[in-house]
Amino acid sequence: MDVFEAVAEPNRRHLLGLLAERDRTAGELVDSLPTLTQPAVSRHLRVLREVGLVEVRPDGQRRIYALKPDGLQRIDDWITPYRRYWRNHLDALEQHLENR
Amino acid sequence: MDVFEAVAEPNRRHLLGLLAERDRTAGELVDSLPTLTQPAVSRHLRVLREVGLVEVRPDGQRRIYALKPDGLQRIDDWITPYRRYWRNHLDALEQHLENR
DNA sequence: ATAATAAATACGCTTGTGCTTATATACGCA
DNA sequence: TGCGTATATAAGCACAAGCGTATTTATTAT
Repeated sequence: MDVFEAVAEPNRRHLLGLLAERDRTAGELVDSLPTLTQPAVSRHLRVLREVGLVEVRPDGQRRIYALKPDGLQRIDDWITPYRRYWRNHLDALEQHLENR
Repeated sequence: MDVFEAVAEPNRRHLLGLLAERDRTAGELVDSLPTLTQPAVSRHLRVLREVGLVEVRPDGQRRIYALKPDGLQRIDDWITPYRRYWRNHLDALEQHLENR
């Protein structure tokens, strides 16, 4: 599984969002996704770990998860050349609106 | 299927890359992915069409595909808040390297 | 009209993903 | 020591994704 696939899953994006606010224990993350069971969340966290988007540190019997968003750079790098396309498109639209 | 899933597939990213260079007919795109059959490419193009990343216009019996990258903005918007995280992380790394 | 070409769809198959229930592992505490 | 809590893994299932072969639809050319 690569970063693109990891991030394609909505629950995993949600988890990343929560970790962007602050570090959280696995249990807190489980509570934050009430539609999923504990093992389901655990496996999503495993995926995020394996692609390097989060890291874990033990705290007694808890596991504290933290964001490690460097891996998103790969997506950002990929998207960069396209950015100018939709900017141009936007410009064209703006021009069209201005010129009428 | 949403934009994130559409873009998670490597062959589809490849197709977008080709269309970023210039518009192409379906046949040209098929030839550009020699590991896939014509129907396979056709289905990838359908997915890209359905999420709005490409558009088609007929030219006789050919179909000319063109990039319509606006939909990538959704990914870009999502990734934006994370960008500052890895920039901070980079800063921290640079500092660490400078300070030794 | 018929044949050839371009592209899309139908169908069936295999594999992978995400889920739940059940179980294992590890730690903390009485 | 033994029990509760926190998290991870195992096993099994349903469903969707991606693929190839075969077929259909549409257009062009003879």
